[in-house]
Amino acid sequence: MTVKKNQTKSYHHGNLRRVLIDTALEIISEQGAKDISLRQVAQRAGVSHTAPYRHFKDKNAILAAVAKEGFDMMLAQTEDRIAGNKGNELDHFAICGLSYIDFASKYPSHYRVMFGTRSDDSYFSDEFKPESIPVFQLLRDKIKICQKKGLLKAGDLHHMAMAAWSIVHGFAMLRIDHHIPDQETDEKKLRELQQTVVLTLFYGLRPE
Amino acid sequence: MTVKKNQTKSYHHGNLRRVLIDTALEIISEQGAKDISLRQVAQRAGVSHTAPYRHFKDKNAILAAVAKEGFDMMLAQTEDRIAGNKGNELDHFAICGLSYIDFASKYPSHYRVMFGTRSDDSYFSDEFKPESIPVFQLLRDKIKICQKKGLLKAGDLHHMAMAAWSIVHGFAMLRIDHHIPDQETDEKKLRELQQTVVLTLFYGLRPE
DNA sequence: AAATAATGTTTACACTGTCAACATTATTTT
DNA sequence: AAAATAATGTTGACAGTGTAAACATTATTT
Repeated sequence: MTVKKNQTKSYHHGNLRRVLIDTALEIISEQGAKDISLRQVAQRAGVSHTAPYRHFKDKNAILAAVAKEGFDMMLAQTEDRIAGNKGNELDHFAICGLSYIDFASKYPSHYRVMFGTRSDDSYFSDEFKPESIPVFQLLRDKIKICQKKGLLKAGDLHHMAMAAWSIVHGFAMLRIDHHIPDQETDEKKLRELQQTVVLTLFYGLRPE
Repeated sequence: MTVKKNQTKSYHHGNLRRVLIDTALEIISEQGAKDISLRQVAQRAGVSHTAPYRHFKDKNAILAAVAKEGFDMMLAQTEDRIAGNKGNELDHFAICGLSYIDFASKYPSHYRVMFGTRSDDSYFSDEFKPESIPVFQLLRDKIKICQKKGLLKAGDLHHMAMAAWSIVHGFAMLRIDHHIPDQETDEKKLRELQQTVVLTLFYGLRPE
């Protein structure tokens, strides 16, 4: 249980694990998550092509690490925004949705690894089931509170949460995968569109 | 402009193009679209590993062909269901959404290729922009008609269509990528959940 | 029947993920 | 302190990938 001297330049390479994750993200941002190559990551990190295997079991393990980091970032961002808002619980519910889409738009590389199609579920299944994703729990909590206060209609909590998740996830995916029609793709129109989408969800969940 | 003798056993191999698409789909169903290999497709089709290049420019071109077929199937299914329904235009709008999710659930391989993340947009961009996807046009048409008849609220057509698309696409994606919480994954609960999701959309778009 | 186009194969190359064997350096044990 | 051990990094190998070039065969057109 000794304390590490410092994080930046100790040991062989330094903190290669950290560098590899960052490099992976860098490459994913440039050319997409789909065909990222471990060897390319290693090369850009200035290390031999098998060095990553000392820190990750295989390629999927690196992607899982990227995903985990993404979940942490997403939760932090959402909590920050809620903390910095004076509105009521319904506003906070809205922030969950908007923040979710914003995160996906801002960090599409992370997001795709987090929620995209996985070549092998086994590395993700334990830790990354929706039930255990903090930001999804937060969403459910907000819905529950709003229901109690009569700000949202009654109804099966899980189903309502899935409806909410579906719409923000769907929009986020369409956005980062460039499936939004051309007329809507400038930044200002996109924000209007995002508003409409989230509002539709709202109207769909409000009390009768 | 001669007529081909028959489709099943003419020429060198027969209709290799068709066989390759089917084989690709078969493999995608088995092991996912992500890491399908051209050589594997060729081998299973009983042909050398470069034979596909006489019918498709490259790997993406095969996937694009799969996607195109998927769009056709999806449109046909949706139109069939609408034709076989006696309800009003609002019902038909609902059918669009339900049919969409059903298609994705039934043919996840097609669906992922159609709307998943693409390694190279260039093969898809022309033909497969949302503006030109028939089933998306159908959805917009239904919304427009319902608006005219006062069955849906007024508002920007494109935005409302994107909201509708987001929720069905989001749910479909979460479903086929196994992001639905465990308690909901038996077939009966899934259908209930699907109902809730689509109903939420409905309530969100109904008149004030 | 000869010429040509369409279709399929062989060979080759640069890449990929991952394993095994080896090398080096940090840490622990003596 | 030196020796032993664990952690980390490298080299080399292997099977598998996409795809281009050269060649072979067969159907179609002339």
